[in-house]
Parts: sequence; C-alpha cells; structure tokens
Amino acid sequence: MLKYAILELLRRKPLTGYDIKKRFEESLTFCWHAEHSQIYPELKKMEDRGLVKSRQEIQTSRPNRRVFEITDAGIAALKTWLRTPPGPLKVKDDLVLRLFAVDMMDTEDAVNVLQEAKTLHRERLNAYRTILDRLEKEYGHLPDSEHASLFGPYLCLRQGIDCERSYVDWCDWAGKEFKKWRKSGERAGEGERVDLYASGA
Amino acid sequence: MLKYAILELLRRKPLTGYDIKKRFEESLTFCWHAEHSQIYPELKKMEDRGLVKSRQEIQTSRPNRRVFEITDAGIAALKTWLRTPPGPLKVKDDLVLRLFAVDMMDTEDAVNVLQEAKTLHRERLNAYRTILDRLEKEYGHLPDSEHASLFGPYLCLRQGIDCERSYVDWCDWAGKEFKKWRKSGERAGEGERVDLYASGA
DNA sequence: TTTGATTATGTCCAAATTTATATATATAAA
DNA sequence: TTTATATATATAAATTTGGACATAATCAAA
Repeated sequence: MLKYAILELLRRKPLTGYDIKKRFEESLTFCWHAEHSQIYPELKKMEDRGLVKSRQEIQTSRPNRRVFEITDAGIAALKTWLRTPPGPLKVKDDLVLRLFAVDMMDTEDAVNVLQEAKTLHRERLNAYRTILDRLEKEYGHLPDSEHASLFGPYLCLRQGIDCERSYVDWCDWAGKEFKKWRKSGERAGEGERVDLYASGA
Repeated sequence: MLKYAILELLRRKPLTGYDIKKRFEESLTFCWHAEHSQIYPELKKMEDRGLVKSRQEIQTSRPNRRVFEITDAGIAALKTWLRTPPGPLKVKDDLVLRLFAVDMMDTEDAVNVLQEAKTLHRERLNAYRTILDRLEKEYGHLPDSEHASLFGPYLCLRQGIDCERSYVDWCDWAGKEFKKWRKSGERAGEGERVDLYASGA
C-alpha cells in the first residue's frame, strides 16, 4: 500500500523521498507511517514500473535531490486502487498495550508514560489544526473551494483531529483515574488472576 | 512486540494460539493486530526461550489444542518491557488514506466505503462496550474492584470506546459532507493541483 | 569559539516482522 | 451443500525496521 500513499502525495506535487517522509510524519501519522529506508527503495521500484519519473537536481550546499513526479500510469494505478475495497485498519499502539498491564507498573512509570503520550498527541493535534487553518485561510471554506483535491484532506484532517483530541482527553482521564486508584491503596500484582472473558473460551 | 502482547494475555489465563488470535480480534483491535500464521511461530520461539510453556490437550472431536501458559521468566520479561519507553504509535488506515483522494472517486464508491467503515467501527464499539459492561457486572465498579489486573483493561477499553465512537461519528459527518459537496456540483479531478503545504518545502 | 544537535539529502544491508496461501480434520449451523 | 468454528502446521514472499555510512550547512549552547 505504501505505493499508493506515495502516489497520493505525488499527485499534488513532485517531491523527494525526504519530503515524502516528512509529510507522512507531519500530516499523515493518523493514517500512515513509513521509514525513509522503505520509502527510497519503493520509489525506485515505482519508477521501474513507470508509476513515477524522476530528475536529479544538482545542489551545492546540500546533497543532490532526486525529485519524483507522478506519471499518467501512476494516476491510473491510483484510480484503480481507489476502486478496490479497503482492507482492515491495523494499529500497533505500544502505549495502550503497556497500560493493559498497568497494575504491574511503577506508579511513576505509568504516570510518565501517560504524560509523554499526552504531549505527543497534543502536538499532533496542533499540527493538524494548523494545517487545516492554513488551508482555510488560503483557499477559503474548504467544502466550497474550487480546489477539488483539497476536499479529501479536509475530511481526513478532521478525522485526525477528532482522533487525536479524543486520545489527549483519554490520557488526562486515565492519568487521573490511575492516580486515584493508586492512592486508594491497590498494590501491584494484588488479587487473583482474572480473565476478561466470561465463559471458559 | 507481538511477544509482549501475547504475554499480557497469557498472564491472565493459559490460552491456545487460536484463543490468542480471537482475543486480539475481539478486544484488542484498537491497539494490536496479528495473524495466526504469525502467532503460532511466535509462541514456539517464546517457548524455546522459556517465556511460556505448553501442554497438549488431546481432543477427539477437534484437532488437539496446545495450551500455553506464562512462566516466571515470562512475567519477568513482561515487567522489564513495561519499563522501557514506548515507541511511536503506528497506524495503517487504508480507508482514510483512500479518502485523501476522494475527489478522484466515484460518488457511489466513496459513499459505500464510508458506510462499510461505519458498520465495522460501530461493531467494534459495541464489542468493547459489551466487554466493559460485563466486567462491571461481574466484578463491580472496576476502579474499586479487588481485581487489580482488571484496572488496565478498564483504562484501555475506554480508549478503544472513545476512539471508535469518534470514528463512527466521523464516518457520519464525512458521508454527509461528501454528499453535499458532490451535489453542489464539484466534479472529479477539477481544479488545479494544489499542495497542502505553504512554502515550497 | 568549539562542540554538538538538527536539517537536508540520500545509499545500503541484515534482520525481523508480517502477510498470504495452502493444507489438514471434524463438528455444527444455516 | 456450503459456510463457519475450532485447531492447528508449513512455507514462500513481501514488508518493515533498524542501523550504519556519507556529506555539509546551519543553529544553539557552553
């Protein structure tokens, strides 16, 4: 799928691998993620298959950049993909997974982890809001804009914003709830092992 | 990390690979995902390293089950991991990624995709709510429960619930917004290509 | 003013993870 | 009769991660 994520970016503007990586980080973290060591080879493969084409830009101060541009074949491939049914959403959330076993954690560790998560997600939230605000300022109220290609980002950024806000709120709530719980005297590892599921299954 | 996700489940109760897969699907989709073709080999590796141990249960009607149980070494490994800082959250959301290019999609396709997404996420939402409700019925108000190991799930399920509810709402909103937009006459592919970012970068 | 961190570009490779598929068997439910 | 559930094994292919290696400017701190 990485291929299509890249095509969606290139459709808007020619970019280098470096740019693509940054955009994933800055504005698409709520729906995609890739390391640069994956992006560069992928671009190469895509070029071999004619989905993108590239040109070197010679620079003196910085390493030369290779700028990739989408081709007609790339646009066609993107359109085809858009018609295939989406697969399941996959999440790997290290933090929430840890908190599942919060009763085994030191109070300090748990509080820190929640605090850091809150910071991270608030930053993302702000980043998305900033982008959306700027778009609205530059192009007017988005659903009415003449720039059809901005409508998708308008929808998606809102998903990111909603999602991040709910995450931030949850961090707050969970932190408070946890502190109360610890104060009220529960100790790590106490109680029998209990399963989450009713019947033997 | 899969290893730790598994340990978190086994800590509560011995399970087969099949059980583990089901639990991921039923109650942890908002923070973890793995196929059974990944789970079984992982369990084997974990057994080699002494993190879990297993026994065969002979069955006549069904294939024999191999039930895995966490060892002391497994618990120790889990505790150690809990003290390491969480890495970044990674999401691959096929659907949202598609919608980024919603201006290239047929109206019908887009509406369908949003509709299906809504159904899926509402199902998950209900599943999480059901689990939480049952836990509260069985063990009382969770933060006050004597079962310390339920406090983590209490926090995490709420994260899942918040997150899914926000997703469901967004599907509704996005669907309406999209229909309005299409009615108001914007046509696919219209307008110049516009970049999401201000400065050349 | 030297030192270190960050940004801007990438390449390359090994290792680990993950997916996709095929193969089994047997019951029960639709 | 097909599909779903329960229970796995096996293997190839693809994806993804993590880290090392480059280079050079700029920016901030000591």
